[in-house]
Amino acid sequence: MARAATTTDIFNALGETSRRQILDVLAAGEATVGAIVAELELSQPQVSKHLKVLRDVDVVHARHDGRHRVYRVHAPALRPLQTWLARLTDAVNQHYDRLDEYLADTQSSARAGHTTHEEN
Amino acid sequence: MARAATTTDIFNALGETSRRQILDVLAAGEATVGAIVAELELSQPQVSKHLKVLRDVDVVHARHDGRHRVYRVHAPALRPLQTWLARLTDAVNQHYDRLDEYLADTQSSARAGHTTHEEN
DNA sequence: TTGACGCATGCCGATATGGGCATACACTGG
DNA sequence: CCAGTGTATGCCCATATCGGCATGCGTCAA
Repeated sequence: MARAATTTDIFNALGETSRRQILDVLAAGEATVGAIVAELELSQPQVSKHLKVLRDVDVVHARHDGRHRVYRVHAPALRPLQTWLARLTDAVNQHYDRLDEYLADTQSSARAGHTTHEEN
Repeated sequence: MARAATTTDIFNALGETSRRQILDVLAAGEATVGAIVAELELSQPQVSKHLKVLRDVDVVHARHDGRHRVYRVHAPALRPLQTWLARLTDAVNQHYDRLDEYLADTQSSARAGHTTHEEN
């Protein structure tokens, strides 16, 4: 057991730049593998593989058109990601806002400057 | 040159489940490394390393408090992700909606059933 | 000063992953 | 049925990454 997560969930799938690029292309509309290959600087096998990953996490759907394969984004699959993000930012804003107020208070009344500077 | 992207951008950083878990913990408020270790089933070094990654992409900030280190989420860093997601879904919805109408039209008028079934 | 606590790091091994290349498959046109 | 185009796959290598373990460093208590 070394290395943990894999290309099994959307987060990971979108972790790879190439994959995001492919999605960017598909954002403009459906596209065949060939079209994607042409637009990006990727080899055909590479694109096919990345598309497979994207397909596995259901973020793109494929349709046959003769000997072509037309891919398109399946937006609903992105929902979990958006939800998670929203939840996180919301929680953070709420909690931290209150916390900041709290700190601002204690800072003026009780022992001051115990907590040191922020970094990074 | 094998393997490409790394733990250099937010997308990748959040690609790892452990890292997302840590953020989930931090969503509830600031926390020390020890607290995170206690709440998750991760070893201390592991948590520290993941925190470093998160720090490097600026998604968390750290503050010294005695011999403790208090971490907190830095929400603004998540913006790029949200923006990208929004852009993608928006684009998709617009383009594809029109495209679907188009298909619905041609389907009834011109040669029908040239494009085959959808899969996956 | 010494010892303990809290966290960060370095090192090592195992392994999944991305990329390249060649090839198998599917479908279409002759 | 055969050739050609468009994709998908398998195989191999190089490497970044994750996890475990031990240790280094800074801070606080006695």
